[in-house]
Amino acid sequence: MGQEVRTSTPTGSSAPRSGRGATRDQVDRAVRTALLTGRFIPGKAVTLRGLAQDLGVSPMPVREVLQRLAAENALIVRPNGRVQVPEMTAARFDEILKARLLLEPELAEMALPYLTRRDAKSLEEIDLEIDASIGTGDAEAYMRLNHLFHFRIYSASPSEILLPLAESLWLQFAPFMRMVYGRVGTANLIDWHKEATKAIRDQDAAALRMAIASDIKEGMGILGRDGLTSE
Amino acid sequence: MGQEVRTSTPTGSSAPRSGRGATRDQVDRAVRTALLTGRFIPGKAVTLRGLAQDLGVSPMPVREVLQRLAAENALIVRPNGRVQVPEMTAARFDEILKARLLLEPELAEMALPYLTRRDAKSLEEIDLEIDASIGTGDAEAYMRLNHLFHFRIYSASPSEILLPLAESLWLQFAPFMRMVYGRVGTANLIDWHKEATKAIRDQDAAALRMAIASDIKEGMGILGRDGLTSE
DNA sequence: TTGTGGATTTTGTGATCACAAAATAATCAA
DNA sequence: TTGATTATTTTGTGATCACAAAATCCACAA
Repeated sequence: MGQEVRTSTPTGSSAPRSGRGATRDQVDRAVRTALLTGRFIPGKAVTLRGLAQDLGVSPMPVREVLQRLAAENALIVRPNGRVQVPEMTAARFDEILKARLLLEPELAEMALPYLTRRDAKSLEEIDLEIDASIGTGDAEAYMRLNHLFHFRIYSASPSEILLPLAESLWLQFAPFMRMVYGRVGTANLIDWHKEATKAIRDQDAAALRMAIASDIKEGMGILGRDGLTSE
Repeated sequence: MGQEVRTSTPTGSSAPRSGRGATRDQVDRAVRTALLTGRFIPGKAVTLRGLAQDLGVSPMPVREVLQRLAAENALIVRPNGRVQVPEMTAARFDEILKARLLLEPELAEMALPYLTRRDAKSLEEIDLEIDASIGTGDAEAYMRLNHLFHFRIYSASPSEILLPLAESLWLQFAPFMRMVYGRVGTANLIDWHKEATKAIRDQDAAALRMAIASDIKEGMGILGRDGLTSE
C-alpha cells in the first residue's frame, strides 16, 4: 500500500507530506495530472471504487480527493452524487478565457522580478521540448509541458492567492483542450513562448504581460473555433 | 433536517440536495456561514471530531467538507494533518485585495444586464439593514448582510467561473475581517452601496465598476491600516 | 424488433474501527 | 523552580461495512 511514487510537487497542493497523508497525496497527484494531461474525458463519469482500484487504494482517500477537486470546479458532483468531468459550453469557455486574461498576465508580472536568467534558460529548454512534442503530435506531452512552462513562470512569485486561482482554471479547461487536440491535432499550434522568454530576459513587464495574454488568446482561440461547434 | 437557510450559493456545491448528500450539505453550509460571519478565529485549529460533535454528525461528512474548504484555500491543512483557519499576513492581504479588484468589478459588470429595478429595490433594503447593523455594532450581522449585498449583485450573472473564484476570496478574508471588527468596531465603516445601487438603476456599467472597486478599497483599506500591525 | 417492468448489480454515503502520529499531561531529576 | 522525559490522551488516516438510491441488465409482452 505504501507506494512512494513521489514525482513532483503539485502546484496548488501543499508540500510533499512525510507519511501523514501520503496515500491521499498520491491519489491527488495522480488525478490532477490526469486532468491536466487530458486523460479524463469530459462527460465521462468517474466512479469511486473504480478509481480506487486503479490506484490500488481504498475508496476513502479517493473520496476526499474527488471532493477537493469538485470544490475547485475541476470536477462536478451531479445531484445524484455521481462525479464527472464537466463538459464545456460556449459560455463556460468564454468566461474561462476572460478569467485567464485577467489573472495570468498579472501573475506573470508579479513573478517577473523573481525570474532569473537561469529561469529563462530553463524555459527555453522546455519550449524546445514543446516544439518537439508538437512535431511528433504527442498531445499529452504537449499539455504537460505547456502547463509546466506557464507555471514555471507564475510560481516564481510568492503568490498565495492568484496562483491557486489560475491552477483551478487550468484544471477546468485542460480536459476539454485534450479533446480538441485529439480531433484537430497539435500541428498548427502557435504560441508566444519565445516572446515571453525574451521579456523575462529583458525584465520587461509590459512585454511579458502582452506575450502571456497573446499566448492565451491564441491557444484558446484555436480551441474555440474548432472545438465548440459540436456541442 | 431540511433547513432552508439559503444565505448564498455555496461556491462549489450545487443545489440543495434531496436526500443524497444531505448531511454533507448541512455541514458544508454550517461551516461556510461560520467562516463568512467570522465565527472561526484565524489560527485556531479546527478538530474533526469536535466539529462533528458540535453538529451532531459523524466525523465522516466533516472530513469531506474540510477537505473541500481546504481546496478553496478557506482552510489550510498543516503538514501534520491539522486543519486550521489561515492567519492573515500583509502579503496575503494585499494579494486578496488585488484579486478582488480584478474579479469583482468584472463580475458586477457581467451581472448588470440581468439586474432589474426589483433587484435594485432589494439591494436598497439590504443596505438599510446594513446601516442598522452598523448602528447597533452587530459585526456578525454586518458581515452576513455585506456578503449578501455583494453576491446578490454578482450572482445575477450566469457566471460559472468568476463567481466561485470570488466566493473563494471572500471565504479567505472574512475570518480576518471579523477579528478586526471585533477590535476596532464597525462604527466608522463607509461603503459605496448607494452608488452601486444607483449605477444599477441607471444600468451604468462604468459607474458600477467604480462603485464596487471603491467599496472594496475602502472596506479593506480600513482593515489594512488597523488590522495587520500586530502580526 | 421494441418498449416495459422487475430483478440484480453498482454506486455514493455515513458510520465505526484500528492504528500511528502528534499533542498534551504528568512525572521526575537537576 | 525548571527542564527534559515519559505516559496518556487526542487527532487524522485509511479501511471496512450496512444501507439506500441509482443505474444497469434481463426477461417478457406487444
